[in-house]
Amino acid sequence: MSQEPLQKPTASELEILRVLWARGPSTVREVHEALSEQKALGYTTVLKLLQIMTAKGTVRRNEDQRAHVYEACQPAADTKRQLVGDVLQRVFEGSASELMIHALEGRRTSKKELGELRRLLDEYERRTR
Amino acid sequence: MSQEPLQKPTASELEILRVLWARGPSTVREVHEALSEQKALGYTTVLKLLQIMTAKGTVRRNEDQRAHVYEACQPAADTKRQLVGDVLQRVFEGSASELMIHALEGRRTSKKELGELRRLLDEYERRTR
DNA sequence: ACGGAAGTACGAAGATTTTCGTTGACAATA
DNA sequence: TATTGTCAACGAAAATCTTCGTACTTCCGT
Repeated sequence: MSQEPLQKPTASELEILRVLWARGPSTVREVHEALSEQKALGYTTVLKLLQIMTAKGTVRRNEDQRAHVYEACQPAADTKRQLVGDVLQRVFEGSASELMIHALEGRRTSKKELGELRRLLDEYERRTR
Repeated sequence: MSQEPLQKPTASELEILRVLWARGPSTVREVHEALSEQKALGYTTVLKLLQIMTAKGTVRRNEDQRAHVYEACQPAADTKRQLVGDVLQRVFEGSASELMIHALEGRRTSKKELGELRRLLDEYERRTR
């Protein structure tokens, strides 16, 4: 009874995943403190979320210590790919350039970032040739 | 009492918006038929959604005919920009290249699309110089 | 004028998400 | 060893989102 890898995290779950991605394995307290910097949120709220995510198989935890230590089950890159893929599909019907157009629009993109984007295309092309 | 433009459409609302974007102003029946091709969904479900979206200001409707005609309030591009911007922020902390990496990963991207992407970068760079 | 088809309005049930309060266990320390 | 903090477990309220059923109205053909 576990649908292994698939299942899009909800908005709140994503916030928590971001903390885990940034900090690595963390206790509830640590996650809570990290989130509190941006947003008021009860401790037990975070705890509950983490418990739910554990049940869903989004995170796993180590119970050796009294304060359990949580970490994401999937690599950040996998989840990110899933999330952007979802938008790509649902909003842009799979067109990466459509996605790109709207991602660049309405924001200032530095020369540095543009260069990086070009580099990515080169690399991708080289890799798939 | 109306928060004009901002407010992310929910998953179902997006499905409806996509139909309106593709078809232009449409009646409930037309939207329902379009959606039915992909997914079983009651007529009144679509009607209700459209009514809710009207209340939210996501769509507006023309009631001249007995069958009201709905259309999106915002240009498709604006909403798409908002949606991708949201992911960009929430998942990739604003980094377009991070977004791009994961968008390209895990999918085959045609030479044609890569060319298109390059063209976009050129154009963007030219336009903001 | 009548019966059915096509529409809208409305309320509300279900499902999912978000957020906590409360309780009880454990631990550190005065 | 009482007292005070730290934590996990649980249940459940509140907020959203999704999906329809039912009721009422209007229009059209016979």
